[in-house]
Amino acid sequence: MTRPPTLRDVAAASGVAISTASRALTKPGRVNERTATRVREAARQLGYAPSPTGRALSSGRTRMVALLVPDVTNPYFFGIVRGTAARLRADGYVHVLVDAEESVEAEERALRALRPTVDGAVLAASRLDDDRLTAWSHEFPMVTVNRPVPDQSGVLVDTAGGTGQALAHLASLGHRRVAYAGGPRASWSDRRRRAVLRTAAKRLGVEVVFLGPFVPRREDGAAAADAVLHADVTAVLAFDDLLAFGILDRLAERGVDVPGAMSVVGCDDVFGADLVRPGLTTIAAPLERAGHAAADLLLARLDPTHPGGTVTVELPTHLVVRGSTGTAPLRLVR
Amino acid sequence: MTRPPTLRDVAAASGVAISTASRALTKPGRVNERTATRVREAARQLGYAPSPTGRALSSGRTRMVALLVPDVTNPYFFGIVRGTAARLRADGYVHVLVDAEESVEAEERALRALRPTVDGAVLAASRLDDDRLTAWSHEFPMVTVNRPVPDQSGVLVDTAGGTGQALAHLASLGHRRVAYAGGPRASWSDRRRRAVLRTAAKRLGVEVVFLGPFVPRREDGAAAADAVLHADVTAVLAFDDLLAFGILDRLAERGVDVPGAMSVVGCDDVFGADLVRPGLTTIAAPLERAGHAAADLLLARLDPTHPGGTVTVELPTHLVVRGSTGTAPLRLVR
DNA sequence: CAACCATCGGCAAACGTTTGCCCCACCCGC
DNA sequence: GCGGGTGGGGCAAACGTTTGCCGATGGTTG
Repeated sequence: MTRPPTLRDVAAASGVAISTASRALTKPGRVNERTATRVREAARQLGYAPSPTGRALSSGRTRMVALLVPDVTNPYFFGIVRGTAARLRADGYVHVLVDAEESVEAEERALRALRPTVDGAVLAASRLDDDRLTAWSHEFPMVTVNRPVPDQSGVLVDTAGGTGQALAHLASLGHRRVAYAGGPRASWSDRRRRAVLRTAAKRLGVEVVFLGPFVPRREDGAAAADAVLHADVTAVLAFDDLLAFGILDRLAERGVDVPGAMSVVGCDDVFGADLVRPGLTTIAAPLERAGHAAADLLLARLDPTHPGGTVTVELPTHLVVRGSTGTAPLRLVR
Repeated sequence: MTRPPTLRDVAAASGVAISTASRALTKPGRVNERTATRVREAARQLGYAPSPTGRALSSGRTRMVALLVPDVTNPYFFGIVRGTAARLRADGYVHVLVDAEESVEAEERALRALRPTVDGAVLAASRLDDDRLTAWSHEFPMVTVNRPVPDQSGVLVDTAGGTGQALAHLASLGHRRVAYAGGPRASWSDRRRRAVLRTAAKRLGVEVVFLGPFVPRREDGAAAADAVLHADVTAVLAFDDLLAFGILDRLAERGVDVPGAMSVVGCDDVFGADLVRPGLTTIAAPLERAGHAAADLLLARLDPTHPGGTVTVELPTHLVVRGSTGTAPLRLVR
């Protein structure tokens, strides 16, 4: 492990000043082409690679971007991770992944620690409240996913639209009374879906029973399932797939046939949705594209030559029908 | 977004030289306690935070560690990600996650790019061949998971031992002829498991049929399942859970009852192993602990006060029995 | 009282890069 | 022959921190 060559070594080897060597490598046209070639050749021979640290100190930019997620083990974020990673790598940025552990404190701690280290951040499903989020958004460039922030670019996944589509699907199968097992009150998606469901229900002539809030974890599916069974419905829309998994578990435990006696719809189409039996009908969210788009917006914002202005990208969803939804059971009506 | 305060500001505010301010904040006891307090107070008031970049340039250490995985969306790595992240955060290190996309080139590119940026790396399931891996291990501090490298610390998960346990489990259920749907030839774990299976088979009086290699992906489970059915066995040990998922898919497709006609055992107990129906009996690998241990070894190595020397940590596995294994079907024997 | 030492603060170099500014040489047009 | 322009190169400062070295002060010991 010998000391890696620096610009000084390259300059010495090619008989020019450090500044010339720097320009030869980074400012095409600024130095004589013959000199530049000589410098490049020396750099190649020495195996020179510019020090990111030196660059960062001088330029104030680290070419690193953070992705904050509340829980790396939640499959919901896999696509996002992959999407941002791909986009960032394409531009030679380093990808810093941070697990905020579902905690506001940990999230703020991470932001504080990262602010001087990274050029910007993608916040996926931040747990911060609006005020703090807005405050942080003034501190350094960030892009949010599924969380609109005033005067900030962001990516939204239109799961609300998908929810309408899912309700239509259930209506077409003859369901007349459907439960929505909702997510956290703080969730922006949840609020939008409730609104969409209300109007769609009216239009489709379907009755929607709102349940929850439930924590979107598999363990909490049991409570949700019990509430659903108590609500006298024939189908349930779950806030997300994790909750749907838990609901399926509990329904099986209680001997309720899916989809014979109860149809179940999830949301996101995460890893595992096609592993359960029956396969989970769900609203597929283009999460990899969302991550990609978020990184895209952030990089645009970091580019000083870029016009600026805030953009909100909204991505469509679509319904994936698997085995967990079926025709509504016949009910005896007087 | 105003310029963050620097050490110079703190020094000015407390009426001392920059060097004194630096020492007051980082070298307890080096400066007079009264002065130190004054400096700390000024730092607090100004909201001073040391610049990681400045530190890195001066010290040559960035306090960042990379975790390289071949595929972030493979649930096998979730535990590892989580384990390393937790351990690194505890020491205030920044966690850089890199997806090598299952490609040797991408992995080397990442290593090259990261070498000057991070203090060390954890390589989980590297796709590099032995020579290149050894070469890289001389370039900068690294710790491998499930991949022994000469003269380097590493973490090994004893899935081979678990495989023996699984075979015993199957033997106790009356299986006499069992298939092993193997993984890539390059896999160290695979080689070890084959060896263990050979001796365990003899001891248990069970015949083991070796199949493969298969790529450990769900899609490749179909080919594995077909080979298994053709091998006239009553149970199969899959290289990992992903392959096992694929095998279950295909068996269901071909109408083979699990575990009635065929028992299936996976490996790793990844997310999803308890989602499939029947639940997958599998060899649970303590992946979060593995990540934790790997980060631990790396941090020890990065600590200059540490004695040094290479350590290999081997973590035990255990069998988790779910629904996919059952008593061997009765066979007609003349 | 001298010699020594411990304590504590400051100066300045070092880490590697970028970039504003200046200078020199050369060329062109008049 | 001279002024102005331009292409190409170097000097040095700047980014923020750490740290080796030195010096001043004051106290202890012989």
